[in-house]
Amino acid sequence: MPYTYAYPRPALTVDCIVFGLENAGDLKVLLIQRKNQPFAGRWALPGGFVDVGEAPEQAARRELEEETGLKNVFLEQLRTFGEPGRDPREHVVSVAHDALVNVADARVRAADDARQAAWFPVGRPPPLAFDHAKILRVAHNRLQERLRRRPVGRELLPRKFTLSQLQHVYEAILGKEIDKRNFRRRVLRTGLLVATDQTQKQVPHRAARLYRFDARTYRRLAQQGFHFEV
Amino acid sequence: MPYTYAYPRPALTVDCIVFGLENAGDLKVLLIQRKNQPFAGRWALPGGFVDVGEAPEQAARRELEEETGLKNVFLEQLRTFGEPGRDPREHVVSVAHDALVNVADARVRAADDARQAAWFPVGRPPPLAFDHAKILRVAHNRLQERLRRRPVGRELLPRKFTLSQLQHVYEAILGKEIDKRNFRRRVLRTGLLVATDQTQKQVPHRAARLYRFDARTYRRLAQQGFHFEV
DNA sequence: TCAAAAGTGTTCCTGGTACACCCATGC
DNA sequence: GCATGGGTGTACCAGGAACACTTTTGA
Repeated sequence: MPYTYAYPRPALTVDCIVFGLENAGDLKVLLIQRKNQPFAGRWALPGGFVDVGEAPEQAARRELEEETGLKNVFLEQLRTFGEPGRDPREHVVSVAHDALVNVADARVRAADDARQAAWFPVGRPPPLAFDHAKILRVAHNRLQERLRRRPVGRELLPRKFTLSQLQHVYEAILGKEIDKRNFRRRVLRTGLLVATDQTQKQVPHRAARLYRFDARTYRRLAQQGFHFEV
Repeated sequence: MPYTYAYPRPALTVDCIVFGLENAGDLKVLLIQRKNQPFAGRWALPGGFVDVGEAPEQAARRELEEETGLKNVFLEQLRTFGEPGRDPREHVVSVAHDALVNVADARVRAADDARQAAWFPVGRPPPLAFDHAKILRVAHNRLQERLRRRPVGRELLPRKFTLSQLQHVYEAILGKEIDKRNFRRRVLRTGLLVATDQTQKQVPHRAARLYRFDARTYRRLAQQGFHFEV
């Protein structure tokens, strides 16, 4: 069923950069292996065409679920890539979105246009289709900047967590080590955390105190931004 | 000459938020009065459809010149607005771009789809077409954030300028007054400025020393970002 | 001589940085 | 009793905030 317009239109797509963290280890990105041309067999960011009547953010969520099974992910708009030539078939403008998830919670399975779906280290991805290597670099930069301006962690950590777990999140995203004492002092000063009276159980070392996010403060700082230098 | 596709496509447009500064006075935004439906007679952001084979940024530059006569403006991508319903005709996805220019240098004339083109105070714009009031708010917020992360002023000031002129730029964008002594100390510390041996002429008060930007430092900090708190 | 903006220093305090040792727990 | 991560304090220094008076110039 063909659709006809008075003037030609670029195609509109979305791409998803899903960053993944594990309890330990470095930052990962979720990729799919393409089933179809162009770039059949190549790894790529999950994504696809925006339907008429669908907000780009919705389209990103839908495509992510269709191709990788991931859902209920907090996707944020990154930026739009629209140079002609980024897709060999025709002019395709893509609105990139990114998200941060816990790898352990995310049961990923390939489907739809994806032959496989898998996590790769952000720093050493396989050869990617289209301009996705560039998009990935931009997304990683922006993620590191966001870490300085917004609270991070609610999507990544269990409801109650230790300060070391939170510190690992920051270390994985920034790719560097942080001084434990300074990190604790600063993060407690923000008011984002509430100490619970519980501690870890069954750990082969001194049990750490568990904290949770203060929901109101988290929302407020997520919205209006703050400055958290590490 | 109609164009036909296998699946329907949202329309793709660009919008331009051009912020303007004068020597004194508050921050302005450049608007056009629409000639055509929908919203004929309403004020709106300059913008229009993206051609196939044209990068959105190019389209923004082209539309801005067609409708307002402004050219050689440094436009940066802001974000993409694509909720269905933002345009009453059909689903239109718009990539918003913003720029910062000197009102005195910018000879603006309406043309093309614009009945008039004029500057309005950012804080008190007239009723706007589409969701342009929201886009304007987002753009203003992002401009204020950008002021803390990138050097600003090269597009706004003459090649040689006084520290007070630069301070007025910051005050207009932030909409608040800044302490003169603290501002001077901080801005000189960045290394962005080079003192010349010239001073103002013909001013009815003590003549101020003129400074210029250090091109290398400006480029470097524009690219990699820095933190400039005022 | 007046009006107008230029130019200049200091105090106080917050918060960044660097750094080393003892503590609790499970095995 | 040992391996493992948890937890804590201090000294030093950079830079943010608040604040008032003298200087230069043209009219």
